Amino acid sequence: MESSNAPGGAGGGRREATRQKLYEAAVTLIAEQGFSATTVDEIAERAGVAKGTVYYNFASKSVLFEELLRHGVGLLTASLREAAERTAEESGSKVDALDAMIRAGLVFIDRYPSFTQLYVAELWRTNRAWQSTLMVVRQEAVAVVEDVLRAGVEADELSDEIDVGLTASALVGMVLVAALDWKAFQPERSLDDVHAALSRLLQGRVSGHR
Amino acid sequence: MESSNAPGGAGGGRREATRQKLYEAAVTLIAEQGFSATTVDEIAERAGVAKGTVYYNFASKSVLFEELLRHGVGLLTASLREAAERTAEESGSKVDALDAMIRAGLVFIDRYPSFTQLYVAELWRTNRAWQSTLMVVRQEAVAVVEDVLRAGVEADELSDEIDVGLTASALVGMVLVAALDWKAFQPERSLDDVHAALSRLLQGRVSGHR
DNA sequence: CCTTTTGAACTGACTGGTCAGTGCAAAACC
DNA sequence: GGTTTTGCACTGACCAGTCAGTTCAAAAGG
Repeated sequence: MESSNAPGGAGGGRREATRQKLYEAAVTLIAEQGFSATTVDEIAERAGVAKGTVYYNFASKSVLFEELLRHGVGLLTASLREAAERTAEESGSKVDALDAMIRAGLVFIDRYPSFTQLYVAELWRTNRAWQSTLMVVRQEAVAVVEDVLRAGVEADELSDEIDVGLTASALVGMVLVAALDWKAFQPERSLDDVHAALSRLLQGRVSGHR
Repeated sequence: MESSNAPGGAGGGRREATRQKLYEAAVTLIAEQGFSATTVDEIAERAGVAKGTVYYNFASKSVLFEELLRHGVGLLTASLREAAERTAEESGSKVDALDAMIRAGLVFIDRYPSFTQLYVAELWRTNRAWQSTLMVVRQEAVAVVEDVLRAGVEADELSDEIDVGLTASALVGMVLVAALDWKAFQPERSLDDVHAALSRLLQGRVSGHR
C-alpha cells in the first residue's frame, strides 16, 4: 500500500496538486469577495473538485485560509530576503538593498495581486480566528526590512534618528498602496516605471530641488 | 462615527441621531469582522435599537454600508483639504502643506481607526456592489494630495520628475500603513512621535547622512 | 396626528460541515 | 502473469443551522 503521498516536500503528488488548485481558487475568490462572502462550494467549483475534497484536504474553511496565508507570505519573505542578500553581495550599499527589496515587493505584487489584496484586507482585523497566524507572518516579512534598515544605520549610511519599526512600516505601506493602485487603476504601466517613482521617493529626491 | 458625533450636516433630529448610532455600531463591527460576517441583528443590538429601525432608516445592509463609506471619507477629505489650505495661508510652502496633511491623516486615523481599517479592507476589492461608490470617494481624497503635489512642482519646490499620481498613492500608503500599525501594535506611542518619523521620511532625511 | 421606533414572528434562501460510498493504482498473493 | 486486496483521494447528496429582509400591530414621541 503506502502508495502516493509526498515524501520530502513538494512532489508531484496528486494531493499536493489538489491543494495547489484550491489555493489558487481560494485566493482570487477571497480577494474579490472577502473571506465570509466566499463559500466553500464556490472554491471547490472553481478548483474543479468536489466540496468533500476541500474538507479532505483541509480541516475547515478557516484552516484552508490560514495555510494559504502562510504559503503566500512565505513566498514574499523568501523573495525579499533573497533580494536583500543578493544586493548585499554585489554592492554592499544598504540603500541599494532597500531599493532591491522595493523592486522585489513590486514583482511579488505584480505576480500575486490577489494574494496581496487579500492580505491587506485582513491584516488589521481583530478578533478573528487567524489573527495570531497573521501577526507571526507579518512580523517575519517586516523583520526583513527592519534588519536592512538597522544595518544601514550601523553602517552610518542611514540617519541614526530614524525609527526602524515605523520606517519599515511606512516603506512597506508605500510599496503596498502604490502597487495596489497601480494594478487596480493603471495596470498598463510598466514595473520599471513604478519602481523608478518609488526609488525617487525613497532617496528623498522629491522635495529639495535636484 | 467611532466616538463623538460631529454629524457634519444635520441638527439634532431624532432620525439623524439614530442613523449616527447605527453608523457607529456598524463601523466597529464591520472593521472587526468584515461586511459579510457582520449581521444586521448585531448592528441593531450594538446601536441599541430594534432591527426594524435599521430597515426604517436604510433600505438595506449594503445601503447602510455605502452611506457609511461616503460619510466617513467625506470627513477625511474635508480634514485634509482644511489642513492644506490652512498651511498654504500660513507658510506657502507646499512641503509644509504635505506635512500638515500627513498630520491631518494621522489625526483622522487616530480618531477613527475602525473606519480606516474597514476602508482599507474594501478599497481594492472588485465586483462588489459598492465598488463605484468607493472609487469616487477614493479619488476625492487622493485628489487633495495630488493637487498639493502639482502645486509644489509648479512652484519649483518639488522635482518636476515626480509622478504625481503614483507619489500621492505612495504617500497615502505610507501614512495609512504606518498609522494602522501604530494603532494595532504600539497604541501607546504619541501622535507627535509618529508624525516626526513620517516627516523625516517625507523630507528625505533618511538616506543621505545628515 | 403624524413621524419614528419597537419587537417579535416568519420566510425562504443559503452555508459550513458530514458521511456513506466510488474509483483506481500500487501491493500482495498464488 | 493474473487475480485479489488495500487504502488513499475524491465525490456529492444531505443536514442542521443561520441570516437578510418582511410584516405589522402597537407604543412612544414631539
